[in-house]
Amino acid sequence: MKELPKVYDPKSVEKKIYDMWVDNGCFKGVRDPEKKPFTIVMPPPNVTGQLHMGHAMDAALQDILIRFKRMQGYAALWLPGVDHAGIATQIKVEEELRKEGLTRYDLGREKFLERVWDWKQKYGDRIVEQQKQLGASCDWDRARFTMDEGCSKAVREVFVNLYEKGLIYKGSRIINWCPHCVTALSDAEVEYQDKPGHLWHLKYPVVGEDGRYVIVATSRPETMLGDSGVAVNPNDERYQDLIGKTCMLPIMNREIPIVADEYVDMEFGTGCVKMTPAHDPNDFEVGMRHNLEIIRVLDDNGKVNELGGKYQGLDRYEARKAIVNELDEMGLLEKIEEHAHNVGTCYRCHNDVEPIISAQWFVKMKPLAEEAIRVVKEGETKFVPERFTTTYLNWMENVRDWCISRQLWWGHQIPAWYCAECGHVTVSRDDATECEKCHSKNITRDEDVLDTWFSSALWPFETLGWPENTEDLDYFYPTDVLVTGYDIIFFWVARMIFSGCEQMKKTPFHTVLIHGLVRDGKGRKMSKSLGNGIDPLEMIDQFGSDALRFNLVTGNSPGNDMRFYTERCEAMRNFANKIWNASRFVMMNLSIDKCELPEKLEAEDKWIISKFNRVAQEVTENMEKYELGIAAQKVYDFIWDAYCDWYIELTKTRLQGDDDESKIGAQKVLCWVLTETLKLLHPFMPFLTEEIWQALPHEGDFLITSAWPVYNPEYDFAQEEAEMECIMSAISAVRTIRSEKNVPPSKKPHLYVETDKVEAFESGIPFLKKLAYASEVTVSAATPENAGEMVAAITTDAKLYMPLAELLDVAKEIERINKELKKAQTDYDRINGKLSNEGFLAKAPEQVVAAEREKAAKLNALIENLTQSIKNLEAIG
RNA sequence: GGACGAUUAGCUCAGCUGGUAGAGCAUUCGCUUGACGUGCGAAGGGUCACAGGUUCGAGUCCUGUAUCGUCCACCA
Repeated sequence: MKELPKVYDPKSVEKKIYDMWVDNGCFKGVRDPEKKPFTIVMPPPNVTGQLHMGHAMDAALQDILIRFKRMQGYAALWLPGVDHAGIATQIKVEEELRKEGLTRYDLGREKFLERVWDWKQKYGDRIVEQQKQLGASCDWDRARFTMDEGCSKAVREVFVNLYEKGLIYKGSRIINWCPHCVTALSDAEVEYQDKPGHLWHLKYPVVGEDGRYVIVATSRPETMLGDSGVAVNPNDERYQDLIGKTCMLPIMNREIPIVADEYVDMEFGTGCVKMTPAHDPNDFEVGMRHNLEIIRVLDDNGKVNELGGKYQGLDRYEARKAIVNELDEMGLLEKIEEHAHNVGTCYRCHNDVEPIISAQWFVKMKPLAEEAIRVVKEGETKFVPERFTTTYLNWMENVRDWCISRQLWWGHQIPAWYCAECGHVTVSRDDATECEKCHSKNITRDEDVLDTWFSSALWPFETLGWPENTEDLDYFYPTDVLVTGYDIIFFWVARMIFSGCEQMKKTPFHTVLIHGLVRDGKGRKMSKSLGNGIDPLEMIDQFGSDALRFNLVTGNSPGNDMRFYTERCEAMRNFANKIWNASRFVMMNLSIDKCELPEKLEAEDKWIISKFNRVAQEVTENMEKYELGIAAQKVYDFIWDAYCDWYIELTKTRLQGDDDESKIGAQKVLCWVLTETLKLLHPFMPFLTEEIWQALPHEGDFLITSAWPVYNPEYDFAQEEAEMECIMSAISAVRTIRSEKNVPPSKKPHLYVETDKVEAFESGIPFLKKLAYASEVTVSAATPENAGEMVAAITTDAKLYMPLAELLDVAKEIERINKELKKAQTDYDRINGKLSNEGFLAKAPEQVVAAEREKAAKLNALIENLTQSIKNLEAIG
């Protein structure tokens, strides 16, 4: 048998194993009419840099699911890819350029895009390399990029399609504008932060009433340059007489109307509101109702433009100071209040966002949202955990039109051409060469690109070949599970759902598995600026990919944030090593070349097999519920507690003994249980398990493609299991006593039991034999004479005398089993109650009723077993 | 303003459909010649945030309160 090193060394294994899988096409998603498909599309990481811990978790969860399904016999496809990440990438490349003293304008659009493509090449490859180190079993041949030819075609198709349906339009609206990135942002791309600020109360003289002013409050005084009105509430008695009058806008000396609108809150401030329709969404609405002039006074860089009079050219914050000063000098500054303000900031650069009127492209959301709401309400797409359904529905039900144009260069350029002759807008699937209305050649293409999420929204079907009608699309769509963090439910998940519903007429996935964020040890978000990020690759380097993966999926519940502790990684590395050494032990003792169960099973064999059988079922159930953490924990406990700490110990004397049948039997069971357990563990720790599996006798080529263990009723040995538990508690009792009496472990305590009881034991349960197996004690009968002295006396040569009852703690054991019995009985009664309930029988689906019947039968059997155990114990006690 | 989550051992967190509290790390004690010291055996440590309610029985279900956190909306 192969010699394995004493300590598991992930580095020498992982690369080798991964290449083996790739070389043998183990990750390939192959259309097979005999099999059911199982598809996961990977949330494409941004090309902006390298993967962080969040990506590692995301990838681990998906890989676990896909490996599980692959082993269950599905045609599993995990489709990877990378996102071009519009703003984010463009900013990165511009930063790079700045170091060379250049801006994108110096290069021009074409040259600049070449630079970005270079960047994409470099970082895209790096990301793939990192994912491979994590063990991601993606079908790399199908890897996609959101700006590759196919995706571009899909984007173009959807844009034109929606435009033709009237669901995409161009219009002037107040949008969120980032003066730093110099582009429009969608609502979702704005992050609000509470910042301390001020409320300036300004006095506008009322025209024709000398000495009378309206006092308006504002947090952005610089916008007053663009004011075109003042509004009061129509029910506000204080200002009834002002309605219809005008006031004089200071500095600009513009006469502006005072209008009445319900929008104004009488309670807040003075009850008078200055109206700047070009720079505030609410003012815009009011302005529309009252035909107020729209005067945009800030340019794209956040500076005052030519309509700002003498302040032209000043930055918005400089202008603010200057304007406040001037108003103060004019005696028109009533007061300044402290006021905490909720300021919108750009999610990329975190500069304050400026609401600005601008002509942009929008997706009309209401009609699209309807179906997206329906599929979730009717459960065609389910969120796990369920609570995110509310988050989703809330957003979707209140969704506003989606601003999709961005003033960037990196992205899908909008397929719209403007005619210089007739002004017609041509929107076309192919690049237009003439105006479709007047056929003029004098057309120019819209400079803007689409929001990066526009292409991400099509990800589940564009990656499968849409808009072509491919076989892949037919076979693998809709996909099954989408795994992602809650932070992009709005950005991405919601948009994929309505896009899938609209273009494919089918929701893109039946389950959305939401996970939390990975935070640092103090609960802070990992970020570059804080420098508290932990690099997954460093963890892999130190502890191995398997350990990192196991760490990331255990110890937290779905949808909740987790704190990352290096110590936990270490603990998982130790677990990997434990398995490694247990396997080493098994292999050292192996003289068989086929892994199968023996005919004759000892009590402990049945115990471990029966336990394994149940664990396999529990693991499967939890995997199917997406409770991956619980599933992993169960495998962990089984391996460490049951297999290593008990079963291996119990087989040691058999393996070294002379009884060949028993010896081979032990080998076979050790080997079989280990092999099957490796399967359960494989999705979580793919490298380690495959490496060991390859070294064990096996059928088939790879663990990764072996068959997932299924529950087998033949392996259900409830009776033996219960007996074995009894023996184990006795062994524990010996250990405790030995420890209390300070018996050196080199000495094997000699255990004397009362003569008449020895027989009872041997005939009842093979208790003594097992104790001897476990090398715990030597057992012999005591003479009736010294039986009385046996109470916990100990001699110098480490002979242990103890009464039987204490050893087994019969009373305690009976109590324990009684409790279990009681619980089983209650459960049994409850289920029986259900089963005699006519309503339940009539209404519940057949499978549920059958499942309940099965449960009842099992419980009944368990009750019988437990009753028998108690009888046995009572005979002894 | 609305919604959601958290509150359990010194720390980080599990705990499914209600049945005498669990893990990892940390602490203390005891164990080394054969799978593993990246190990083994033990021990200490918790009125499960608080107050009510349902129940034979509540960490678990219901109501309310407090503290922390997140998201959404937003009044100039």
